[in-house]
Parts: sequence; structure tokens; C-alpha cells
Amino acid sequence: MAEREVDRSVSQTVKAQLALRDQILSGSLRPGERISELQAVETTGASRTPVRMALVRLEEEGLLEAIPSGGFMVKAFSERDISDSIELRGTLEGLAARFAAERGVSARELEPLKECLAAIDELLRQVPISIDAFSSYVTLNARFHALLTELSRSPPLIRQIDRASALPFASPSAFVMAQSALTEAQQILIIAQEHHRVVIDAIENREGARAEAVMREHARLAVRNLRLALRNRTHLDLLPALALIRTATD
Amino acid sequence: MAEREVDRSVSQTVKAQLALRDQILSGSLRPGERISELQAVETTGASRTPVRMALVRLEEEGLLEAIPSGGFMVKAFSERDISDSIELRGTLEGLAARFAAERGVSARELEPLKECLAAIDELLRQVPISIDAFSSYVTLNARFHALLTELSRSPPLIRQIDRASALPFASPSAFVMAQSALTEAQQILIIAQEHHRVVIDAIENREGARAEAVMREHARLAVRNLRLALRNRTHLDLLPALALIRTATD
DNA sequence: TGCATACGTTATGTATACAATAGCGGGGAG
DNA sequence: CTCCCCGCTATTGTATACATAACGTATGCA
Repeated sequence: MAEREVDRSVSQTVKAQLALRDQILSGSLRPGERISELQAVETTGASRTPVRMALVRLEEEGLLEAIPSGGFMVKAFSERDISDSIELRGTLEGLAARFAAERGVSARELEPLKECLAAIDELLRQVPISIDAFSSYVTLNARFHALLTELSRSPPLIRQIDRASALPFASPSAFVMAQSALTEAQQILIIAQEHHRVVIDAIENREGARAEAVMREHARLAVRNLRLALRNRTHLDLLPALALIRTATD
Repeated sequence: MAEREVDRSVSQTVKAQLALRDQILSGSLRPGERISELQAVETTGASRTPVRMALVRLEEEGLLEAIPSGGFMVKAFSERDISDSIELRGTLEGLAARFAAERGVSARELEPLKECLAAIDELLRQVPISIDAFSSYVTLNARFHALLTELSRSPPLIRQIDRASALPFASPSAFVMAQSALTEAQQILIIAQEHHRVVIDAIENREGARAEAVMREHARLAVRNLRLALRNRTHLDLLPALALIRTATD
């Protein structure tokens, strides 16, 4: 271990996990490909023990699959898997929105969400939206959804939604992007923004059923757009997550 | 490792995971208590590496919580956490039922579910139900729910439901039991059985919305019964899972 | 020529040794 | 008497050595 550079600021396990996840999502490791521990040790700089812990975590996270005879391989997802995951996440977010509405949320708690909303409005104002602005949108959208989830005040639900979001394709906005050119995508984002606005309103007025319904519709919109996107296959380069789709069988 | 008895039929990691889960659910390890690796090594018979892997898996499973300064502790759950988890699971099962209904299921696939149903009917016929019969019921009920989940044909959803069920309190029937004496519990089981029957019927007739609704109602019933059960505190000895409730704050 | 078996290589599963850190207890000083 | 600091101990994080099983290849026999 003479030349091994050890970064003590973060644990080796976390470092390995991040590095491996990166490799998977960037496509360096292809779906179905077996992950060699030895190779992972070389590329991550950690030793076998933390690498193995990282592999276990990534398996639980859903990115890897255990091979019966031993070791792990990168999981492959069908288009159906991905659209189901989006709907799944939407269903859970719907529950979160309902919990938030039923349990009551103070105006102060809604503040950050409204700020988020305003920031997104600002981004969507420019037509056509720029790539940079779109990238900001993705971040803000993720923030909005995370904040919304928090409003449920339900740790088990929040945890589960995190898990469902772990697979990167759970970010609906990225798929919207895939659909077509930016100007067309923007129209869809504007509809999505409308959903965001409605869910806030429903929560404010403590209308649980409406809050839930709109989040589910929100996900259904994302699924429809994913379908279209995969037909068109434009801007797919913006979607590292789609590198995980390799299976033809559905 | 002279005296170490190694059972080569299952991996040490799995063995350790099962043993630790058992200790947690049986209450040998109390919520909030730190799990010592060394101690776990002694009680499980595996060495530190597989024990650590097991701990990571149990953390991902939700039974353990990582301590910032290192190590793991047994997670504690509030009553709210548990009822939310039941509702969460019911929501996911509702989605599964809807998928099954919408995507279509052959009569042959429904066969095992109907057998399960019949077996449960048989058990419920004797009044009052015996403890043994109740125990069989728990098994059969779990089987029914697992089969139903499978019908969705959606690997991501199935996976997520498994995760949501990992926490043992997700088994609604066990909570029903907690409510009161067996004869009273039996009445509730009969209602639950009616739900089972309706969901099968809805799936057969491809009524997605109805299938989903009944599963959610099924979960809501379980939540109501949990609330009652915790007021009455009878038969709690049948509920090892409740050993996980320790927090007074909700 | 093709298949089966045996051997070797390689990778994973397991165990343990080593390193570092956090928590605790004791002792000293204010 | 109390509080703070230093050092020790116990426990986790990391690295590596060892065991074992699987896969591939080569060789021999049918």
C-alpha cells in the first residue's frame, strides 16, 4: 500500500460507493456486466472490505444484482421497469402529499416550496429554455419533490420515497427532456409546474384527496412522456440513466 | 478458528443476517441499543466481515440505524411510524392489484390465490379460532399477499413491496391479533378475508380502480385495528414486532 | 473429431491482523 | 469540590492473508 493515496476526509466505503455508482450511471460499467471486486479496488482506491460493503449497499439500492454463483452484476432495466418505477414513485409522493394535507402544514413550512416554485417559474419564463436553465430546473425540481416529501412528516414514507428515487430514472424532469427538443420539453415542464402549484394549494386547503390525485397525475404525465421520448430518441445523451436500459424483452 | 463450527450449507453472511434479525425481533436487542460487532460475532458464529455485511443489509432493511460516530443501533419506531408503514404497504399493494387488473391475469395464475383463500376460509370456520390455526392464518395471509404482489408482474414494485414488508409490523394480521381476544380478532379476519375475495374478483374482471381501492381499505382496516390494539394491550406477547416500539414521542 | 474429465487459474467468501478514533476514567489544577 | 485535560481502552474502519469454489482450458479417450 505504498502508493495508495488515502483520503481520510470521507470513509473509504462511501468513497467506493460514490465511485462505483458513478461508473454505473456513466455507463463505464454496462448493464449485465459482472463487477469484478479486484477491478473495483483498483478504480476506487479502497480495499476489498469497503468495496464489498459498497457493493452490498448498491445492491440494496437496486443498481446491482447478486449473481447466484457469487459476485454482482449491473442490473438492466426494461422500459416497463422504468415507467413502473415512475408510477411507483408518484404513488408514494401522492401518499406523502395526502399526509401533508391531512396532518396540516404551517405557512412557514410551505415557504421554501413556494420559493422553489417561483425560481422554477423564473427559469421557464425564457423561451426557449437554455440547456443551463434546464439543468437548474432539474435541480430545483428535485428539491421541490424532496421538500414535498418532507411535509408528510412520516419517516418511513420519506425513507421509502428516497429508495424509490435512488434509481436515477425516478427524476421525471430528465425524461421530459428526452422527449424532444428543448422548446417542446418546455411545454411539458409548464404543465408539470401547474401540477406543483395545485398540490401546494391542495395541501394549504387540507384537501388530501386532491393533493394525492394531482401527484399521481404528475407521475402519469412523466410516464407518457417517457414513452414518447423513447420513441423519438432525441437528447438521449442528457440521460445517463437510460444507459441502464439494455434489455429488449419487456 | 480451532473450535469454530462452520456450517457450510448457507453463507456466513446470510446466517449472520438471520441470526441478528432474530435477536432484534425477539427483543434480545432492544431499540436504541448499540449493536457490538464483537458481540454479534460471538452470538452468530460468523466472523467480523460477514457480520458487517449483515449489519449493512439490516440497516438498508430498516431495522438498524447507523450511528454517526460508527457502528449501528437497533432502530426504534413510534406508533405513528408503524401505522404509516402499514398504510404505505397498503398503497403499494393497491398499485400492484391495479397493475394486475389492468395488465390481465390468466385463470391459471389466480388458482394459487384461490387455494389460499379457501385454506383461510377453512381455518376461519372453527369458532373460536385456536392459536395454532391463527398461526397458520398468519402464514397463509402472508402467502396470499405475496402472490397478489407477484401478479403485478412489475419487478420494481415487487421489490419495493418486499422492502416495505421487511419491517415485520407490516404483517397486518399480526396486529389484528393484538387487538383483543381471539374470538374478537376472528371477526376482523373475516372482514379481511372479504377484502381478499373482492380484490380477486376485481382483478378477474379487470377493474383496476376497484382492486386498488379495496387493498387500500384493507390497509386502513389494519391501521384502525393497530390503534385499538395498542389501547387494549392484550395478546401483545404474540407480537415480537411491537418490541420495536419504545419511543414515547410521536 | 467431439465430448468428458481433470487440473489450474482466478475470483469470491471468510477470517484476522493492523490502524485510528471516540469515549471514558483518573488525576491534577483552579 | 469541580472542571478540564491527558492517556488508556475498547470498538470500529481498513487492509490483507487464506480458503474455497467456479470456470475455462487442455488433454485424453471414445
